[in-house]
Amino acid sequence: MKLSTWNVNSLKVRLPHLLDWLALNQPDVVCLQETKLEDANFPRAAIEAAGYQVAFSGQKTYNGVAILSREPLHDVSAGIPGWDDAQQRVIAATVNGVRIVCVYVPNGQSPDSDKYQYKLAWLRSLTAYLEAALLQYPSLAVLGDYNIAPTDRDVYDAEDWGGGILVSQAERAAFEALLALGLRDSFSLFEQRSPVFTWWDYRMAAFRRNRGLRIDHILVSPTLATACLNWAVDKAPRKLERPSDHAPVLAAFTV
DNA sequence: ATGGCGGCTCGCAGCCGA
Repeated sequence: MKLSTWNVNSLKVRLPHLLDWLALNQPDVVCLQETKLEDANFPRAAIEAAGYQVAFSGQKTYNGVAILSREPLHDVSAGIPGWDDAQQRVIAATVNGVRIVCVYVPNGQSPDSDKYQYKLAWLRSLTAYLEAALLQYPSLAVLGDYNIAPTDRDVYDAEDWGGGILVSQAERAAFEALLALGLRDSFSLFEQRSPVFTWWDYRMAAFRRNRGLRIDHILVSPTLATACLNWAVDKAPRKLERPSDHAPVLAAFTV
């Protein structure tokens, strides 16, 4: 079973890239973030024609998440139950007995902003949600744009980036709290010869210079961690005309 | 040097992302 996540930064703009990528890579599950589409405008027909069922939760202009799956989606749930949020950032579904949670963690803007406090509160709520989910689902995968670079190795130049968002102590502590639940970062299950990134700024030729961050993650329950065959970031779509600033991330499992 | 790029909106400039 091949699971993947991709922040497409507007599904309207990136739909052709997505359809090409599906045909080429044949993932079983794709979690999308930043679809930026109201549900009425979601390109359901085009995605179903590509052979995928889809569940989505979106809004205009910002945010928006979706799960695509070649196998049926069961028990779809949008948002974090019991936690009111005007922003559409979470959707979950069960596929072949694997609970899939697609997350778009808030950006945080800057450490002195209200958006940063919202990000930390949001992560606390997510942690409680996943703690309960782990009890219910032995096979659980949490895929998405976490907007956190867990270590300095996940930043092209930690000093140049500074102590701002995506790398702050509080954000990294929130990421560690997810691992403390028993989740494993599937990236860390495999040796990497050199730093690996999943996002590169559109500006300053950051992709060409490989000045990126690793902020898109696939976290998995212990059961899935033992079944994980590989982890990879696919940089090919980032090289296309009019790319998303994120590249898709994939992990394959023996389930 | 705090910009830069790109997507969005009852747009023609400003917000936001990361």
